[in-house]
Amino acid sequence: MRRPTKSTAAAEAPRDFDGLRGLVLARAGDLPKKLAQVAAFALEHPDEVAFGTAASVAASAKAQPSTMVRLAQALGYSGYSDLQAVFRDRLREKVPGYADRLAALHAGKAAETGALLSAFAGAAIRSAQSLRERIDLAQLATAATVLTGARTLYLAGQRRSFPAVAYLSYVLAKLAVPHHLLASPAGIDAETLTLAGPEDALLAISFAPYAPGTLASVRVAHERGIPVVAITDSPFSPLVPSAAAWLEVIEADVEGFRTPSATFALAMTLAVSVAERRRVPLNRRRDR
Amino acid sequence: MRRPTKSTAAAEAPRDFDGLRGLVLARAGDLPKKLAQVAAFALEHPDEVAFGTAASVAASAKAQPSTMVRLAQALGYSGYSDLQAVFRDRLREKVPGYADRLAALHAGKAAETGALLSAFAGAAIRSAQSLRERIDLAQLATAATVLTGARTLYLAGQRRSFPAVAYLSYVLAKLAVPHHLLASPAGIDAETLTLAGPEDALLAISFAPYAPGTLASVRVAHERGIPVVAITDSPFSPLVPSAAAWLEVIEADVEGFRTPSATFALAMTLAVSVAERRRVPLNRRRDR
DNA sequence: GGCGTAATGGAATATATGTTCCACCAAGGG
DNA sequence: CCCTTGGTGGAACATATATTCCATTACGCC
Repeated sequence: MRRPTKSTAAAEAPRDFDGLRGLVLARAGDLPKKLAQVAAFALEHPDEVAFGTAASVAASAKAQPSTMVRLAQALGYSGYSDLQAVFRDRLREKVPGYADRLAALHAGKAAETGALLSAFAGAAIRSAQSLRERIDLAQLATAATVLTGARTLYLAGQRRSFPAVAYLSYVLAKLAVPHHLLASPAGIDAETLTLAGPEDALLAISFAPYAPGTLASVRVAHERGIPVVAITDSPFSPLVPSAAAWLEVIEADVEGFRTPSATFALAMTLAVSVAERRRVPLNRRRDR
Repeated sequence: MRRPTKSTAAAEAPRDFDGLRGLVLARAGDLPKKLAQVAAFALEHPDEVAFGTAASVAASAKAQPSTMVRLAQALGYSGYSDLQAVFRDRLREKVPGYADRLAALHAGKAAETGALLSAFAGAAIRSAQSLRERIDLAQLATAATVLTGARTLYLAGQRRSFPAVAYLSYVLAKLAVPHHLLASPAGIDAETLTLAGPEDALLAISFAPYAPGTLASVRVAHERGIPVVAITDSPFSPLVPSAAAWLEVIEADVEGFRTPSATFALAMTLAVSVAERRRVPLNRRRDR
C-alpha cells in the first residue's frame, strides 16, 4: 500500500471548475510533461471534456485514454468520470453570467472595460451571423473559382483591410499557394502588378473610405485583364464595377470602431477553399 | 416486419431543442400515457437528460430504461443516444440550429464553399462567446491600467498574431496614442526596445507555437523592467511568467484553421479603453 | 556511462450503458 | 366472456467505455 508518488497529493480534488483551473496552474510545474499537456488541453476545451469520452478527448489531445485517467488521479480524483463531473457541472450551473461578474467587480473602471469587451465580442458575433445569412452564394462560388484558376494570387488591402490580407498571406503561405502581398514599403505595388496577367488574379479588400492604393491596384488589374475578386462593404463601392466577383461584408461597430471578424472569416473561407480545390486540379483542368 | 405503430412517424426527428419541444407538444395526444409522461419529464429536466444515462433519467422519471428508448424511437430517433444528442447540443451552443443549416449546405458542390463559410462564421461566433464568458476581468482591468499608464506602447506579434498588432497600430494611430510596432524588416526590434523603459509598456500577442521574435521581445522587456501585457492561448504560455497582466484567448478552429476574431475583439477593447482613459490623464498624473 | 525510477503507450479487462427481447397486463371488440 | 392489440416492466444481451496492467521508453542520479 505504498503510493507516495506525490506525498503532497492527498486532500485535493476541487469540485468546481475555477478550483480545478487553479490546481492545475499551481501544479503545472511538478506535473509530468504529458499530463500537463492534456491538462492544458482540457482547460482549453472544456465542452469536449464534458461531453466526450475518455477515448475521444484523449485522441483530440493526442494522448492515450490511460493518460486521462492518470491525470484525473494525479489531481486527486478517483477516476476520469470523477474529473469529468467537474466539467459537466460547469455547463449545468448556468454560467455565472457575464453581467453578474461585472456587477461583482466594483462598478468602476474595471466594469467599463468589461462592458467594452462584451460590446466588441457582441459585434463580432453579429457580424459573423450577418455574414452567414446574407452572403451571396453564387458570387462566393464564382470568387472561389476565379481564385482557384489563378496562377499567382495578388492581395491588395490597406489601412483597416491590411490585417486581413496580411493574415491571408500567412495562411496561403502555409497552404503553399503562390501569391504576392501588395504592401511594398517602397511604393512599387503598381510595378509589381505589371508582372501579372490574365492567368493570375487579384483579391482586393477595401471599405469606405476606400484606400487610394487599393483602388489603384484594382484599376490597373482591370485594365490589364487580370480578374479581380473584391471584398467590400457596398454594392456601390468603386471596386465593384471592376470585379469579376464581389462579396459584401458588413461589420457591426462599437462606438464607431469596427472589428474585422466577418472579413477574416470570409477571407479564410476563400483561402481554404482555393487550397482544397487546387489539390486535385490538373486532370480536371484539361477540359479547357 | 409489421411496425405501423404510428404510420405518421416517419421523417421526423428534429435536431434542435425547440423543434423537439414542438414535436412532443403536437403529439402529446396520440402518445402512449407513459411515453407522454416521460417526454414531459425530459422537457422539464433537460440537463438531466443531457448528462445522465438512460437508466438514471428513467429512474428519475419513474420509468424503465426501455421506455426511454421507446420514446426516442417513437419520436423518430434511432435510439436514446440520438435523442440525447439534441439535449447536449442545446447546452453546447447557445445559438441552436446552425448545425442543421451547415448540414443542409453540405448537399451540393457549389455549396461546399458556403458550408466552409458557415463553419468559419460559426467558429468566430463561438470564439467571441467563449471570450465573453471566460475572460478574467481582473486581469483585463490590470492590463488596461498598465497600458494606460505607459508613455509609449510597444506592440509585438508575428505570424498569426501579426494582423492583430497591425490592426492595433492602425487604431492607436487614429486615436493618437503613441506607440511603436515591433515589425522591423531590418530585424532591429530588440534595438528599438532599448529605447523603452519602465514608464513604457509592451503588449505582446503570441500563440502556440510561439514565434521566437515575440518571445525575445518579451524577455528583453522583462529584463529591462518594462511592464508586459500578454495576450496568449494558455496559462502555460512562455509569455505568462514575464507578464504583469495576461489574457487568455481561445480561438475555435475549422479543420485546424483559426480565425483571430476573439483576439481582435480583445485587442480593440484594450485600445479603445486605453484611449478613453487617457483623455483625462494629465491632472491626475501630476501627483508624481 | 550504466543503473534505477518515473512516465508513457498500447492492449487486456472489468464495468457500465444502451438496446432488444419476452412475458405480463390493460383495454376494446367480437 | 374470450380474444386481440397495443403498452409496460424487467431481464438478457451486445456494445461502448473506463480502468488496469505490462512492456517500453525517457530521464535523472550515482
